[in-house]
Amino acid sequence: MSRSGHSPAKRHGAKDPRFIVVYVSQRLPADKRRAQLLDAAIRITEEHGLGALTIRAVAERAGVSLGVVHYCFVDKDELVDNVIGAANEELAAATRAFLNLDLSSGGTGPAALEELVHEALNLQWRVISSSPDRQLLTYEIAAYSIRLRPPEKDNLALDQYRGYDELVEMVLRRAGESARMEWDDFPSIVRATGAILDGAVLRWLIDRDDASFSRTIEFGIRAIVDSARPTAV
Amino acid sequence: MSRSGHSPAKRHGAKDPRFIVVYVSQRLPADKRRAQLLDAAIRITEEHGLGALTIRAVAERAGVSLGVVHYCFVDKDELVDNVIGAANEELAAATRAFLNLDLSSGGTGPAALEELVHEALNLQWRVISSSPDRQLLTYEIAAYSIRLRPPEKDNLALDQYRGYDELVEMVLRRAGESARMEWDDFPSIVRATGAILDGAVLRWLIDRDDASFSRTIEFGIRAIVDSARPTAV
DNA sequence: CGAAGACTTGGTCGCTTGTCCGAAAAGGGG
DNA sequence: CCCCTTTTCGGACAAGCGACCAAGTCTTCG
Repeated sequence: MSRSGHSPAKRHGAKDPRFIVVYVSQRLPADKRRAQLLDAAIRITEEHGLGALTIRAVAERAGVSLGVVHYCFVDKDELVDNVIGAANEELAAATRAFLNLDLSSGGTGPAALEELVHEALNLQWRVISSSPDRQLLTYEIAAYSIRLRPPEKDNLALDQYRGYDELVEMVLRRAGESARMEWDDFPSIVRATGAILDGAVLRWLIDRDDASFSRTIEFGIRAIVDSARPTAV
Repeated sequence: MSRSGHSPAKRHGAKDPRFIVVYVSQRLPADKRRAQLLDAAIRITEEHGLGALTIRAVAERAGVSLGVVHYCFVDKDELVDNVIGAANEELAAATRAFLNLDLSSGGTGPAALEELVHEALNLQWRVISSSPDRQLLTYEIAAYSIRLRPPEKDNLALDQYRGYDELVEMVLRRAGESARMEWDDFPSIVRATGAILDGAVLRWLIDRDDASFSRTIEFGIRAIVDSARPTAV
């Protein structure tokens, strides 16, 4: 006890010029600290699953003591909610990134549509394959939120899939506009596209078979293109 | 302490004929007990997820004391492995049940194929929609097993999806034979079918939207049928 | 400078978990 | 009948968890 503690840079002496004292402020305003902790929590959850998301693990990873976490998050629930929310927000950000994707080259007609959809899914595939842990977390969040039946506020997973739908919908719509093709019952096409992508990714997470994944996606693309018809002028 | 304990039916007196003493043997040979505990464990896991699978919960549900569970299962890991194994086995049993499905009526050609596939998926749908908890467990097992990277023996989820593939493959092959249709690259069709079914089910678990699920499946069926061609004679 | 407030610490509490063990209780065969 | 094996019990244990708090340390601003 007593009042010792090792104050960071008070007692540097400043006698020996071979040593410089770098004072890394370990003291942070609450919002910065909160962001840092949230970041640590996200990484932990991505790497080891929702079950490993623990106040203690977060504190240790961030290099702070237990109390700090409770100072920035009242509950563990609040922490979990924020991790899930951040994951969903990340998905929404991915959607925004797709806004900048050039989906306009090529001509019109089915071949052009196939080319465009293919390109978009390829881009998506690069994102997915580079962060399998992140993808797995998506499924864990879905399962977690489904288990939280009546008491909790509405389905966390719905947010997630709302963003997912928006992403798929935007890509398909823009590809269709560019290739001058359209679909009857567009929402169903969007949902089916999401389903096959989702199923293929889950399967890939299990066996990491890139080639099979590709073929599944090719099958999906063909079905999507085949169910489109030229836009009436 | 002492040597009291309440022996089950020793001290029934047999004086008052208004009371009968039914002695339910609570003492079971280890293998029977094991089966009973495993059953309790499966139900718990289906209802509340892998995270709720607890030695204590199993003991309580089976109405035995803690020690009994450890008498029948050395580890919690052994218990978990058995629960997962039982779930996989159940899937395999479902496959066997499909062997008795009559997939032969109707004529030949695409229309007949569509009819048959439709019928089979409808049957599958009845199974799925009647046990959502069971389906969710499937996804949880997949996630759980993916997180168990190097040390554990090979991917538990692979067993699961091996059974899944067999089911889909058998149904498609028999439907194709009956309708005299076949596919190039049959394995890819099987995998894509599994993927879209998987994705659609997961999505349904989240929003329980039967109509959307149906439309997604219809989309899948059309794509499957469209990619088939008449069998060469 | 000095007080007020923001931030951090390190510990404690009560609870649940998996694991383990000694002893009691049944059942069956001699 | 008693003895030996199988089965069951109930408690104990350490570890890990979320929650909480009193005190300490630093910053800021009047």
